Amino acid sequence: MHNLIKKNNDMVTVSIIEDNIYARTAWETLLNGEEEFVVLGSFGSCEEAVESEAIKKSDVILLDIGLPGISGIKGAEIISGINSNALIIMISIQDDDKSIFGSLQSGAIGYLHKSVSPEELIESIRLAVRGGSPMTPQIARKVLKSFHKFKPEHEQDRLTDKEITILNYLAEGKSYKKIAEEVFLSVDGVKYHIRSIYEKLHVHSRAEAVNKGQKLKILPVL
Amino acid sequence: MHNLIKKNNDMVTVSIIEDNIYARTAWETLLNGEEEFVVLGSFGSCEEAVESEAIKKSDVILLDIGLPGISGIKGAEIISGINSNALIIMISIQDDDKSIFGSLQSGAIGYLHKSVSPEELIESIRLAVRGGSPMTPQIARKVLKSFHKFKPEHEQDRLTDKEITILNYLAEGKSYKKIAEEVFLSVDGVKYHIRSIYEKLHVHSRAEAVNKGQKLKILPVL
DNA sequence: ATTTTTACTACATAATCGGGTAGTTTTCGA
DNA sequence: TCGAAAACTACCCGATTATGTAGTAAAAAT
Repeated sequence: MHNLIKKNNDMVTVSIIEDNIYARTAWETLLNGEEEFVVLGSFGSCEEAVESEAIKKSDVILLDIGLPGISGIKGAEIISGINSNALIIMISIQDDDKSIFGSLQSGAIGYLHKSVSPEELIESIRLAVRGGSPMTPQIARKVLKSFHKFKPEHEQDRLTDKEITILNYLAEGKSYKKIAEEVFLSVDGVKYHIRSIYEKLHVHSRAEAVNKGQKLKILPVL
Repeated sequence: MHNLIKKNNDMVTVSIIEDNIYARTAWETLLNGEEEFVVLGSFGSCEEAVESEAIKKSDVILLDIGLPGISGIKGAEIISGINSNALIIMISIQDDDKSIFGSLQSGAIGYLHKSVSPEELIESIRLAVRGGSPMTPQIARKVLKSFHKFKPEHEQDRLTDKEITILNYLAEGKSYKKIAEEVFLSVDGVKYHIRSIYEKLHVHSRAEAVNKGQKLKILPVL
């Protein structure tokens, strides 16, 4: 459909997936108006988009979250499966945690609010191409905050160094006996500490302890 | 030491912790030159800083990572314990994962490279105060990428929906029996799926499965 | 100096797990 | 429609786990 438009090799190819046709065509016109961008494809749904050649060849994909049928979040996952080099930028009216973190998990490298101005949109795409991650400041803050360690509610629930060590062995699936060898304690000595871990984390099994340990960022998740 | 400088209430108070005295005084001079900022304290180490009143009263804290004694990462943790409202911005020459994610876990809300220009530094502090998270584009990308789901190495290792459901129950520490009740299967039916989960994740216990499930972002960590 | 707490060791036991084997039903592609 | 693979169910069993109880030695608090 847009085969008439010529592209030379240092241009940035873009696809747009957005069900609102006004927004879609507005962006298309905007980007095609810039020398450095070519809009390869413009789609009203993920279903259409994934069938196309355009998304395989796009450097950047602007993706709405609130789409009929396959959601933008699911769509991002499919698209990054098809074209893992594509830089997916979500454009959403929502900014709840589920939308944001769901998108990011699905492979998006940027997250903008739909109210983004034309200049900001263009600058965001440029930023993405240069290796950055366009986000609104508020979303950036949310993302960074999600890394912050939780403080234990009660100070007595803070794990000791030895407990943290043992919790790590638990996460590796080691038995009492194996852990005892690692930390030079008797099997019952290890049990003693594990009981204490369970109390502090308010759990009753290894699996739960590991789960909570990761959620509280006591255990490494990365 | 800086008590001569007057502060009115809509000014942004800043403390600087940086062992290089040239960098430190340069920033101090820079910020004091701006009407909106007051540098309350300027320290060569975290040890000095945590003793001071300044960090308790600072809106923004510029914190070097490579400090002698208490590292910037540990320092960030202590400082956010003392003043949880402080906006901690790390300023580092390193940009390895450990420095970046360590800082973020310890409570930093921004991460800049030491080569930051004066204008960028000022703009970054403004951004932080406005609720954003100053980062270089490359760091932002690293951060966002850390959210991305891992694709299983082999397609046959992808967990089915039922397996994911059951893995979630495992993370909650439920027994075969409890899970069986939840998913309307026999105990051995649940076992069947758990065996399959173990094979796909290459583990041999619940704790390991949960750990891997979180690392692969199959299980929610947030 | 004395008490208390913390860190361990020891033993016991019911419950639960992980894994092997095997049979049946359901699903689904050929 | 046939046959194979996937989804269950069932039974077995040694190993491991969670938890209770109890004792000891060292460290910390009084």
